[in-house]
Amino acid sequence: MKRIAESTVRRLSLYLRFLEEFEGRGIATVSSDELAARGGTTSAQVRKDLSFFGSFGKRGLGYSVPELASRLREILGLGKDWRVIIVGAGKIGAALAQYRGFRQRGFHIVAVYDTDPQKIGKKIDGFLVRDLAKLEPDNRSQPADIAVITVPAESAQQVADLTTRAGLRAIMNFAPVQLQVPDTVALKTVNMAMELEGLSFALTNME
Amino acid sequence: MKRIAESTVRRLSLYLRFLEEFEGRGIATVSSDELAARGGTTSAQVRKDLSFFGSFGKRGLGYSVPELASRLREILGLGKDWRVIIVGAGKIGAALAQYRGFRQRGFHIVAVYDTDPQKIGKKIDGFLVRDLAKLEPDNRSQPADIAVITVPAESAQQVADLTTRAGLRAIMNFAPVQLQVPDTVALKTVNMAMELEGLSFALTNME
DNA sequence: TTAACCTTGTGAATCAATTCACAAGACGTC
DNA sequence: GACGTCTTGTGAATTGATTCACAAGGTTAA
Repeated sequence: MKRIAESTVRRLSLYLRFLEEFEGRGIATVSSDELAARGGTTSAQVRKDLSFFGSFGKRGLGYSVPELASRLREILGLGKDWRVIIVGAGKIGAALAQYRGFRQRGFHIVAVYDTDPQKIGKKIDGFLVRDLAKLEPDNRSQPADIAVITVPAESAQQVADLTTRAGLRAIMNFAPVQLQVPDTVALKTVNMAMELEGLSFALTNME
Repeated sequence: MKRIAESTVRRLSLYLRFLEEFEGRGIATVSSDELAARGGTTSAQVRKDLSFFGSFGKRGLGYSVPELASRLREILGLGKDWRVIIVGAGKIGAALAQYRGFRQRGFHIVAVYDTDPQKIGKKIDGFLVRDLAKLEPDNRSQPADIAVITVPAESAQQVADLTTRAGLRAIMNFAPVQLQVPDTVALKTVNMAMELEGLSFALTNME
């Protein structure tokens, strides 16, 4: 398959959210124009994005809402039950552990890890905090797919190395560092500092 | 000034982080090549990014670390003390309220708001939770610049309208919705669901 | 002062993403 | 079943971002 741009995937995800809203409201069909208006893009963009994966619409009519939603779920791999671990039982880790958005989309948190002996053995939001040293054996018996890293910047690379070695194939990184991972591991970084500086730049350079 | 691409601003922010690390280690000069290697890009990209704002290097030698760092801080508008409010005193709001990265870069949290009577008047991480209804008058007397929105998806747009009306000029949105704001307001959205779906897509489409 | 060596800054070339524009279908109506 | 109206799917054109490639300047050492 042709390489798909990251921006395309983000938009598919956005379209899916709108479709689910329409589904809830019982709307049966939708045009690329309506989807575009909702997502702040153009109808041509919507059609081009979808065209990478097939043709799902009916000329003159638009797209069937439930059908397109189901196709997008399939494309995005949301049929499966992804197994997620959280490494770092601090405030952000705890906030994520109770975030409903995970489960809603088939992302199941199967364990929370930390290295702090004060935290290991305690429960946060119903999750027992486990010793990070146990990650590798744990993952051998009960393999997880995605690691969410919420440790301080200094230890994030070590943790990434560890989860990679343990066989996890994706990382969602909240530490403000650029992680190095082999290209067999999918990586997304959410860097608050960078976003804030983007706002700061915009504020300073707005007329 | 020519419009600067968002990707350029993100990279500047990244370069600054590396420069600060070098500054800490007492390294005096750095070449575009070294900066590029660190940031996973190319030296031409680094030089092009900087060239939008001036020429800061010395041919044959590279860039002075402290000088370039200071120029980048200026470009990104990090000299000023930005005033930040957090709207939504839930788990994510609380996690952000105590996040050290804010203050470190000159972002000062000046207030936390919520609408829940259970929360109003209580303290979280040393911040008194105030009634959102008071935002507009508050902001008239003590204007803030940036609103961090951590309320549920359903009320995020209302809150964005409110902060805009109250005169705040930037929004950092953690609610999983696409906000509509006038283009006098700078907006960044961090959408966990979208990032997760990006990983899910990558995992399903990796050979 | 000269020569050998670096590294910047930047037009030109390439590569990638978005938008345009229109033929091809599908539906509804008379 | 022919006509008018929609809206898709997609090559072609355009716009935007990245990479190439090299002249121009600066540094170091003899």
